Amino acid sequence: MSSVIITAADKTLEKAPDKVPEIATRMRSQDRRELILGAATAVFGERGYFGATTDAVAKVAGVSQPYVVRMFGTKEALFLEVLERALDTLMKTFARALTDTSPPPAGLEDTPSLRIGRAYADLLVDRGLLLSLMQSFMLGADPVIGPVARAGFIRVYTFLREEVGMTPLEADVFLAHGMMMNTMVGLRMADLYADGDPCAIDLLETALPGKLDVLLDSSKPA
Amino acid sequence: MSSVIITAADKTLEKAPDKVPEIATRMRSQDRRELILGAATAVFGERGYFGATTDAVAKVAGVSQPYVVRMFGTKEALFLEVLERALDTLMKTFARALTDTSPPPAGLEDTPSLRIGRAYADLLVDRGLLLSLMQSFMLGADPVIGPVARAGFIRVYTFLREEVGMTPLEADVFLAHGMMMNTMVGLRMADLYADGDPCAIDLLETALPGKLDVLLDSSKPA
DNA sequence: GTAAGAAGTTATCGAATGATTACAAGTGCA
DNA sequence: TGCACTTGTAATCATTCGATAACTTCTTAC
Repeated sequence: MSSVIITAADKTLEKAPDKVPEIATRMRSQDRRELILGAATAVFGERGYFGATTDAVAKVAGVSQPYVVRMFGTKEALFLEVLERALDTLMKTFARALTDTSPPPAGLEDTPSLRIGRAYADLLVDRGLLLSLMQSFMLGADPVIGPVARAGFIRVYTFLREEVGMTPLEADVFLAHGMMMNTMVGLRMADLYADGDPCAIDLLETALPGKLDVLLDSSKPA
Repeated sequence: MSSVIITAADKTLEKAPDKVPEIATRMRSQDRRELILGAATAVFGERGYFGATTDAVAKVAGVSQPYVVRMFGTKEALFLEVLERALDTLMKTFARALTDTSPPPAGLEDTPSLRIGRAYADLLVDRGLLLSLMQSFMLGADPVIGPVARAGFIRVYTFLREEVGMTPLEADVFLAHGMMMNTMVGLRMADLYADGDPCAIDLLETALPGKLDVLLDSSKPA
């Protein structure tokens, strides 16, 4: 069954008639768009911009390849939209962590920097999100993606400086640890952790304190 | 003139007869190999594994595309050799910095960690070297490149722990700042620095203290 | 109910790219 | 000098991939 549409014949296979037809219904293009963007985030994060194919995105999203291209125009436009969405999510997560009035996890300090740091680590649950951004950071030489990637990084830095109130050095240290986390995820270092590699264990436990469970969980389904 | 060999006709165009024929001579394959590996390091660093083409490598090296492929077998084998070479250079640079008995630059402290840190920053002069490694770190999901990339990272970590004597936390901080530097280079953040962007200036001056001149120089010819 | 539009697909094209083959030209040694 | 070996290229092939076109099917407003 290559089609996303459940035909009448399929319906009889699935269930008795007159049963939850919403799976047989077409999606609104807006919903399908979100679905494809999610799939694209995962694929771009895993293989990078050039390594990702529109066909792989389509397969993950469960649609045909031409549909992906037609909806976004070009692969490049799709990637740019993925980046924009990822950055928006990142910034929203940071902003929420700053203004969140709930108490910090038991026994942990509660400074703005620490709240933001925990928020960043929370984004690891969506593996593709941070990795897609990181992949764009490696394409600074690209005439189209490069400027967007730089602007995105600057946007995060500016937030840390002006909204969180970090000094340049504090922001540098924060971002450096973020890049380190991204690298650990990009390397699939959790694979070696699962194998019991002592170096990998040291690395991950130091680089991702308290967030290892999240990373290990998200590495399983891959 | 697409050929690397200066033909008789070219020679007459270039110079009077009987003039420095060594530019017209063939290279030993070993030398040509080094030339291609250098070109490949630059191209892979700039575009990543999938974005790089054997043809681009060939053009930079000044040879034909089939020659590149035949000499290394496959693009993948070429990339793996680039990674191995880059890591060897990295480790050799670290080892030399550790055992080097020359005094540190005027007014700077001289601890093993600081020496290694300066050595890492020195590697920025070859922009492709660190970027090729970084590109591999983003391909941890690749069945062939992934394990090699993880092993390479572990090798650096082990060196820091066992040879330099760093604690896990010290190694983590060191590597985090290394990833930050790599990111700044990958983003071509120096372009914004040259434009006078105040954020870029802050970022680079904090992330690459004292090494900005190197980065700005190496960004010009690109 | 039916016509218009939205949602999606199949088929296919052209360009790019890694790889292969066959061939040409320089180099060195007897 | 000539002959084997090395160094290198031009031509070309098979795939892959992004993109386009044309068509089908569902939905919905009247």
